[in-house]
Amino acid sequence: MSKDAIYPKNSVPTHTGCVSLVPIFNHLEKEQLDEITVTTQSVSYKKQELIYHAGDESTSLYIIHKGKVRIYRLSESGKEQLVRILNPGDFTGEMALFSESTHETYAEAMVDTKICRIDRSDLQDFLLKYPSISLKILAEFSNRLEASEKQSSRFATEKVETRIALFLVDILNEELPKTTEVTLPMSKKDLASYLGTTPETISRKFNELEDKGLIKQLTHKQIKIIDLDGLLLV
Amino acid sequence: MSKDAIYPKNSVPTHTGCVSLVPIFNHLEKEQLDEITVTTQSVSYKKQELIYHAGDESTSLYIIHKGKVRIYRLSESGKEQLVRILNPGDFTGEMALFSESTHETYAEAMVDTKICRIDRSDLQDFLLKYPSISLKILAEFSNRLEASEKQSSRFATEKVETRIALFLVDILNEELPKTTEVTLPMSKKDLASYLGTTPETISRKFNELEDKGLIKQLTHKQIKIIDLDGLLLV
DNA sequence: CGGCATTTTGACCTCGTTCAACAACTGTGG
DNA sequence: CCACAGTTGTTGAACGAGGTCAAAATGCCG
Repeated sequence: MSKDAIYPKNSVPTHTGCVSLVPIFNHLEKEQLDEITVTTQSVSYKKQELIYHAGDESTSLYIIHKGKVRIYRLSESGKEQLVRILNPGDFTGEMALFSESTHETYAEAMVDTKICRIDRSDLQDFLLKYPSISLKILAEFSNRLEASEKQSSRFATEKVETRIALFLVDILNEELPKTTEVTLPMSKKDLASYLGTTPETISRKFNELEDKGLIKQLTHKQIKIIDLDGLLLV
Repeated sequence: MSKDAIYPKNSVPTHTGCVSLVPIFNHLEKEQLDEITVTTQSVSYKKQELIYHAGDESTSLYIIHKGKVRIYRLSESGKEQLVRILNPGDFTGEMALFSESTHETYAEAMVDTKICRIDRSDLQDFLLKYPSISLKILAEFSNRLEASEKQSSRFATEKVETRIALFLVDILNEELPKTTEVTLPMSKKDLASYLGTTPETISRKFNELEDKGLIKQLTHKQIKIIDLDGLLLV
């Protein structure tokens, strides 16, 4: 008996797929992992497809299995702001999962993407059954909240050039092994949106940073950091 | 035998004090509440005293029992940003509690304040013992994250006048019963810091909103909202 | 009342946006 | 593989929002 007979196509169980990928689950025993795995569904999205959008009721936790997802919001005045980009192992959908509300953000596949979905009620069962998962999620939330407040604080107090410099330093620090070159994880258009400015200003400020001898633009996406300390003082 | 003989002064158990105040605990049975209550300690802070500051290792969850607490951060360039103001029933300290790190914010008593402290390890025990508490905290985190990202998005996309208008609308919506007058919950100096601008600009923009007939400044702290829809379109 | 912090006002100037034109890049079909 | 179209990135010039600095006004508390 094939599994395709039991589960609808395009929505088969993922076996060890993404569940074992995620930090929030990867401390569990194999047995528990399997238990969770069977409740997940794998869904595929084509480039540009929306996984959910503002106003949707949230019913699932989405774990990225393969691909890339843009999370963005529309502000009161209708401007788009890029909130973050999800890579394999990252998850989203949590907002409305734990409080009773609807999504306020949009999640869009940047490339063809595979996602594992865990249903809200299944997840809640697991949280009550294995409380250690909650602690993991709390840790993740805590980090994300920290990141969001830091970002907020930068918007409130730093000028654009500083925000760009700090952004470069941040992504440099995430590079392993340590290096002096970074690859911008998104287009400059998206970067502008992420940093709360315009593509024109991004372009000009990158030039200014280069003129000051702090960076070198190798290609559009490749930046060499020449003077790290200098960047921190911008 | 008096309790003062058992517990050090200024740090006595709070009995039903604040624990029952907080949304994250108030769904529990009286018995469980009491169990938590005996592990809490009550601490008092004088106006201007710091409850914790950036760099501190976090070891406790702090619940406001009485008073008012300012949470602020210093940005990379040393400017202060007001993150939020805590009132009785609110809690803080969670950041470093769930992930292994130090505080990045400062918590300062705005007036003489009483706080209940729950030790990190005690809290973790309760979370594992009563998983429903985790769900409550997850909901709270979720809301706070939502608020922080919304704020971030406003900084990124809205001009100062709009941010002020939206702020007024937000606090108007929190007023119960519904009214058309709001009391600013902080000084205009703090408001400037909260909204990422300067006191001068706050002062000028309030005048502009008044000139446009959208609000009326009754006193420094009392604002009458004349045209709610107009405010939303600013 | 006197002293101190907050708020306001004015003048100036800087930073970043906007608009428009152009250049470079990416992907698609012939 | 090239031509073309659509998108993304760059550059210039002008404008405008908001910051800064200085000083006066108001409010607050001992």
